[in-house]
Amino acid sequence: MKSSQTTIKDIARRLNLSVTTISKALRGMPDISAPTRQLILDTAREMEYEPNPIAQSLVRNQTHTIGVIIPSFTIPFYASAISGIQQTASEAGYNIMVCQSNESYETETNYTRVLLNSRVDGLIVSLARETTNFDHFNRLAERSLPLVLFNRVCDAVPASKVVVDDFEGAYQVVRHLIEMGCRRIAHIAGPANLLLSRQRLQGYQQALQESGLPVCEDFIRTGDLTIASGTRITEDFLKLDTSPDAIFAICDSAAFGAMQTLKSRGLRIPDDIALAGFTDEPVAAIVEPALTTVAQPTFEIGQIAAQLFLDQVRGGESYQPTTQVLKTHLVIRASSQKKSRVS
Amino acid sequence: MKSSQTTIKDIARRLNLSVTTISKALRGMPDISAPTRQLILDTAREMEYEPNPIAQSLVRNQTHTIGVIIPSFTIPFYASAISGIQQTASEAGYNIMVCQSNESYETETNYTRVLLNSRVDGLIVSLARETTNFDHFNRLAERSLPLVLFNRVCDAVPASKVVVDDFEGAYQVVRHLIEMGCRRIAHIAGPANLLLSRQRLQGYQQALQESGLPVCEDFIRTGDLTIASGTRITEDFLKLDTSPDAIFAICDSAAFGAMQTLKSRGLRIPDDIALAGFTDEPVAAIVEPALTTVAQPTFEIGQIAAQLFLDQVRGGESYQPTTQVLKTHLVIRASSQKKSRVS
DNA sequence: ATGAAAGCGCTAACAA
DNA sequence: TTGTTAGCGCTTTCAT
Repeated sequence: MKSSQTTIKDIARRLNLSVTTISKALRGMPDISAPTRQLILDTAREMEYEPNPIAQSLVRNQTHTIGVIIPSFTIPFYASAISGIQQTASEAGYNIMVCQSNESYETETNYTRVLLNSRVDGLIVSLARETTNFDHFNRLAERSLPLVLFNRVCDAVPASKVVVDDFEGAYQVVRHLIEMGCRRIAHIAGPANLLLSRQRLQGYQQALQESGLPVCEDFIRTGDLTIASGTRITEDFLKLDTSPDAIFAICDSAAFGAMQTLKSRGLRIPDDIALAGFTDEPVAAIVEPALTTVAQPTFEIGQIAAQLFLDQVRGGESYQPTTQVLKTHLVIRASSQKKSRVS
Repeated sequence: MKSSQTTIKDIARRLNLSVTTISKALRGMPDISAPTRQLILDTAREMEYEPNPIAQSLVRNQTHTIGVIIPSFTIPFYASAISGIQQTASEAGYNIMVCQSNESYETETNYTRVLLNSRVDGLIVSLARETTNFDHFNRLAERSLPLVLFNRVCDAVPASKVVVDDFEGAYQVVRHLIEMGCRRIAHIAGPANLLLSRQRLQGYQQALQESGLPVCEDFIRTGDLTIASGTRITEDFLKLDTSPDAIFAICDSAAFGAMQTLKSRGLRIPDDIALAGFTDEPVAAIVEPALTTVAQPTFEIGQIAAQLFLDQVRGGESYQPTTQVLKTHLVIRASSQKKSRVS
């Protein structure tokens, strides 16, 4: 005996009214008399009626569900960003369905398909590291489905975007390293297909140039944002004839990798070599020495991404994609504060 | 001009067949002739037909969606567990909808309602820290909806459960501390409503008793699993007349808090005071000194939780809840290896 | 082997 | 103000 949920029909039968009347009353349409409406509302509550969103989805052709694709749940940045997305979405009556691409292009396209088949109302996405083809997203635009990119975005897709000012963030932290007396600053870069990699690289270069420091190719190596790439590239740096006196890593993970290598070589941070990252993951404050880094408003990035999504839903065809650029702020910790300079 | 998706009806019209025939052929029912079936399959592919799961849900009364409620996305344990859940669910054709309770009872009940209203096929849950009333979950059983609890479980709910052997894990790590020469081992405990808190506490007590060490009430303080509670409780420990020579924290977060306090007091870890946690978060290997801890198979826990869910779906009414207890393993790092004892 | 008809729970034109 | 009818896309008896 399956105790199925109360439906609009049950209420209609009980009250000897038509389902239409019930439906209208429940949704507060104006053409139902006050007493009838009250009666229906009371009865619905008494019978513990809950509308079936599946049926509503079928007729309205929208699910109130947002598909979200992120590279990985285990990157703290995304954990926080999802929280922000969910909060804003939830307040607007939307559910989210989150999938992780595991940095794989194939998995990303696959989940794009799965989510669309599940009839989500649109997508909020942060690109996989290896994604360089964007056809699967362009197809969204063709169907005029909302799409918002955040953090890992690219130029090739016409969609609303949420990013931080990567250029400025990188510029500031490298300026800081220079002010601390560093003159040979190396950079662990990220995959060139990601806009943020290029912009952080440019901020780094700009800061060097403005201070009259040379931009040396040997001091720039491209990694894949992982701890492992941080350790590997740092080893390379240390093999150079003149090794760097500071390293600016594209992200905190790479910086942690660098930190491991430096420590294992017996180098003192920051006295022998200073270190800085990007994002300000919670761990950055805990490692030793605590990591100087560029803080991003991770939760807020998620909230804004969701908000842009909702705007797009409401704007309909006339909606014009926008790009929101948020500010970062420099967090100076022990890994960059050379004792020799402390006055 | 809305370019709506191809439907079964479109195929029927094109082929001059009934929708019934299309539906049957598409689902591989046996009563369709081979040539017709092939024709339908080919046409469907050509027209890029994708079944509408909303319509299927409506008629089948199941959504192939699992609701997941976790305390927080930003706890690394859950990030990894979700990955496991998603992988297994995904392979079985299920989507997941993940919500975070933020450790709040109210948010947890709220999302339970939201997910049920969204007609998920059941729930996979890890309890909020403050949850002590379980009516919202018992209601699931009444509707005979599948429910799986993991990690943060309780006795009061009749459901399948996935946990690790918390008693044994705690027992082993405390034994290890004793072997390292510690004699005054304190414990930062967790909320008593969580089974895992009680079991880790018991493992701790058992290890002490077996070694003939006293179980001292002053050395046991209950926190809330946070870094902050770790710092606070450690400060309390240090105020005691005889302060501990080791601290076993209920989780890594609490251990990190303890580490901060100890360092700020100038105490050397492990020589002045040894430290151990539970879970083996990625950070545990990075902090200094690296944290001795009890590793949990986080990803696998998620996989098994999803598997139990699927079993329950397939088992139907006759399904009997089971509890899977996974093994932990001790990870010994610098925070517990007293130099004085290294031979 | 194929199809007609009813129905899942709801909304929306259009009547009455 | 209330009700009738049709339909969203699909599955499922039950005929033919």
